[in-house]
Amino acid sequence: MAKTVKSEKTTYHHGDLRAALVEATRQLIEEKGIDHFSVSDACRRAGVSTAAPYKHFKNKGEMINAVMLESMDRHKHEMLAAVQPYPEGSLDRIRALGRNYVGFAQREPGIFLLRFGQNPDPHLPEVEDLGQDTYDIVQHEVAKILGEPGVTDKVKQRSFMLWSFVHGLSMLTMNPELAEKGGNLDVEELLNEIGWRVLRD
Amino acid sequence: MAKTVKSEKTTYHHGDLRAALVEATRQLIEEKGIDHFSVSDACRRAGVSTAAPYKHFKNKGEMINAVMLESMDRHKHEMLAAVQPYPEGSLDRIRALGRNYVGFAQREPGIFLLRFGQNPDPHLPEVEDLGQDTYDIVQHEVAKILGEPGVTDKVKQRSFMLWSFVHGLSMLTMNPELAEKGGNLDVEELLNEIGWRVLRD
DNA sequence: TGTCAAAGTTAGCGTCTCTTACATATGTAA
DNA sequence: TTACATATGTAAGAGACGCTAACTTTGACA
Repeated sequence: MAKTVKSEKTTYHHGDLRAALVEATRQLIEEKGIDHFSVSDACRRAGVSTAAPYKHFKNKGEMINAVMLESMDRHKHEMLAAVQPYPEGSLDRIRALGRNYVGFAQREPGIFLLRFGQNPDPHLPEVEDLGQDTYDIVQHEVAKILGEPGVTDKVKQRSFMLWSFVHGLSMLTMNPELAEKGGNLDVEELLNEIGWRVLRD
Repeated sequence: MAKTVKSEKTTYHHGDLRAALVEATRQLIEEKGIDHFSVSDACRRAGVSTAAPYKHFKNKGEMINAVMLESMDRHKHEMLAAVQPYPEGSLDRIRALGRNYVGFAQREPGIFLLRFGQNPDPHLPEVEDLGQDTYDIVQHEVAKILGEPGVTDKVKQRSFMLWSFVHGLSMLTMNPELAEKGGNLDVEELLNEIGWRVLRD
């Protein structure tokens, strides 16, 4: 997570400036929020001139898109790994997914809001695909638990209920002022409660 | 909601420029999002020079704060009114609150995200107070339904579960790309389902 | 070794931003 | 009517930003 942005050896050619810029951009989005992110800032952090990025990205938007793709792909694989340790068809797997979702939001609120916040223009197709992949994981687990033969209407409904809850929980716990209103409730306990309540008949 | 921003008579003194600027700011935040809002835009919309706002607001931030206050106050009173028609202690009142919450997010996504999105600096005390007032309404209703003698730990937990769910549902349905994954589920039906599932023993 | 494309830099254009100092118009109250 | 406080306009400062053109350094390969 704390990747190097500026290489020690100060050679003319950076080596992998593209990756360094993506990482710098990601860090800055986390630190200042997307609305205060500037290309110049990313350049300063990566230790290159303000013109350098344009050898790797068409414009500012493409830098941000690159960060979003990298981050969502990482999240997808995190979710797959989170489920792994628990037996198929168990509620533990659902809980693990919820725990990871909330954890991701807390670790990377900037990216989380970038993905789900207000954006005038629609996302890249690749972003939507990654989002769908990730949601498929949830729907698959829900179907297993409910004993449904695939993504039926019932599975869709329960999955969306779970997503809504976990998403809201993420947003609220991201903001200390708001989380406080929950009265220091344990996230783990809330996930436990919601799991069986939503998935029971 | 579609308030006049520029008065027809073009007198030197506007009459109520402050209110006009607040409304222009609110509209622009809805249209372009907070990160693309500029004082100049608000001035253009209100039909005054770019220096005019500084007789009414200390700076840009105070304009935005004014909008937030106005909007949250309105939301609080909407919530109070939403509950009114239904008998005390009934689940209908909870559902009405949820319906209004989601509705507000859909009608005014810009303000909704401004309130709940990523902001480096904490909100005004007045904003927090209004938020608390609104949440108190929910906790009060939950206590009534559960037959608890006030805001007990149980009331806190269930209220926060409801809030999380409704908040997540708001965020997801605000974004057409994401709402689609719910498979055109009826919000009303989701609120019904969640209500009893969360509040039952 | 010589050539060339790739990956940097320097310099700057054009635009937008927030904000202020100062001039001007207007309404009000004596 | 006159004086004055209030509300607005004009003009401009000071700075950030995105992006481009043109130049320079570097590494790889014939």
